[in-house]
Amino acid sequence: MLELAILGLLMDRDHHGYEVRAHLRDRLGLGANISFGSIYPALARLEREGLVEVAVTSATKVSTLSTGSLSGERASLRSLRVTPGLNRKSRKVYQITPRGREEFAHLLADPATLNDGKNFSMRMALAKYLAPNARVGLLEQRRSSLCARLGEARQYASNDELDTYARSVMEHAVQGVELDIAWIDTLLATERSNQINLAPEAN
Amino acid sequence: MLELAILGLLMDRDHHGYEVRAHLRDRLGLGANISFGSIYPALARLEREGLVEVAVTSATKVSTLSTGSLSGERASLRSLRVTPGLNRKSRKVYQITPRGREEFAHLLADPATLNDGKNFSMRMALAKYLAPNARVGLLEQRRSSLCARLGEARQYASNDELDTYARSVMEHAVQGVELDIAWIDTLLATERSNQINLAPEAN
DNA sequence: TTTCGATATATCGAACTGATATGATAGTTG
DNA sequence: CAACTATCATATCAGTTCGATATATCGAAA
Repeated sequence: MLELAILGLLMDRDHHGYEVRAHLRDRLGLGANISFGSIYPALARLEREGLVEVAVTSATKVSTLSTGSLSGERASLRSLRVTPGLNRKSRKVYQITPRGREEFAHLLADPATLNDGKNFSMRMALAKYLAPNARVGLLEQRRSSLCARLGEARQYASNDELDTYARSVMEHAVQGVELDIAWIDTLLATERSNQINLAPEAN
Repeated sequence: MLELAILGLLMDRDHHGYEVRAHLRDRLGLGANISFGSIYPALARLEREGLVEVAVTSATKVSTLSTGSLSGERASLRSLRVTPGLNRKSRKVYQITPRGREEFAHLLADPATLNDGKNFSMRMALAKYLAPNARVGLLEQRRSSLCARLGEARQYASNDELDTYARSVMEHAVQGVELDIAWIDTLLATERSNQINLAPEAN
C-alpha cells in the first residue's frame, strides 16, 4: 500500500524521502505521519524492483576548499556515496521509471488490492489518474463493502449484553460507516453527472 | 494494544484464542477481524509475562478405544501437548491472573499509551473498569488531540493545489474528525451529569 | 557562539497482517 | 451411511509497518 502511495506522489514530480512523508499526510490523506521506518524501506524496495530510481543525490554546498585537486569522477563518487558517517548532507531525489508508471496504473485500478478505509481514501486522492469507469468500479466496490460492514456494526450495537460504554462505541462505529457511505454516494453522484455532461447523446 | 484488549476480555470471563477474535470485533469495536497471527503470539506473550495462564486444555471426546492401556499421567501429557500434528482437538482456555488484573488496570488508565482512534475506542468499550476521573481524563485528552487533528485536517483541505478528488478526501477526513469530537462531547456530558447525580451537594 | 529546531537518511526490534497448514467436529445431502 | 462442507481451533511464516534511536547538516535566534 505504501508503495502505491509513493508511486502516486512521484507521478506528479520527483521527491526525496523526507518530503514524501509530508505529502502522504497532506495530499493523500494518510492522517498521522507515516514513520520513516516504513518509507525508506519502501523506497528501497521500489528501487530494487526498478519502479523508481535515484535522479539526483545532491550534496548541497560541496566545500570548494578540498575538492580542487579531485577529478570529476572522484567528486561524483563522493557525492553518490550516502552511507551514514559521511560528513556532508545527502539528499536522494527519487524519480518514477516508465515501468513504475505502468505498475502504478495497474495497482491503482486493481480492485483486489482495495483493503481498508485508508487504502480507499489514498486511492481516491489519486483518482485523477483513473479512468472514469475504473473510478466508478472502485466506488461501487467500496460502497458494497461498507453496506455489509454497516449491517454487522448495527448488529453488534444491538447486542444487549453490552454495557453503556461499549454500546456507545458500537453506535459511534455505525455513525462512522454511515458517514462513509454518504461520502461515497456524493462521489458517485458526481461521477454520473460528469458522464452525462461528457456524453449526453450516449445510447 | 492487543494485550490490553485481550486482558479486558479476560476480566469478564475466561476465553480461548479463537473466541477472543470474535469478541475483539463485536464487543470491543475493533472493526475488522484481528488476525490469528496477532492473537496467538499476544496470548503467548501474556502467558510468558505471567499475566494470563492456561486454565484448561480441553480435548473433547478423548477416544476411549486407545487410551485404555495408558496411565493417567501419560493421558494428561497427551492432552496438554498441543504441537501441530496431534490427532485430537486442543482448546486452550486462558484465565487472567491477579498480576494480569493489576497490569490491566494500570494500562487501561495510562494516558501515555493512548495512541490512535482504535486504541481509544477499545478503551471506551472497557470504560466500565475505569474510575470516573480516569474516564474523564482520557476523554479530555482524546478531545484535545482530536481538536488539534481537526485544525490540521482543515488546513490540508484548504490547500488549493489539490484536485477535486484529493480535496474531497480531505473534506471527508474533516467530517470524520468532527463526528468523533461530537461523540466525545456526548460522552463527557454524560460523565458530568452522572457526577452531579452522584454527588449533588459537592462544594 | 553555541544552541536549538528543522531537514535528511538509516537501522533495529517488536508488532501486526494475510496466507497457509493442519486437524477436529458437526451437519447435511446425495 | 459415506462423503462433503462449514465451522471450530491452533499454529507458523514471510513481509510490512511502527516507534525508537542514531547520526549529521543547516539556518536562525539568543
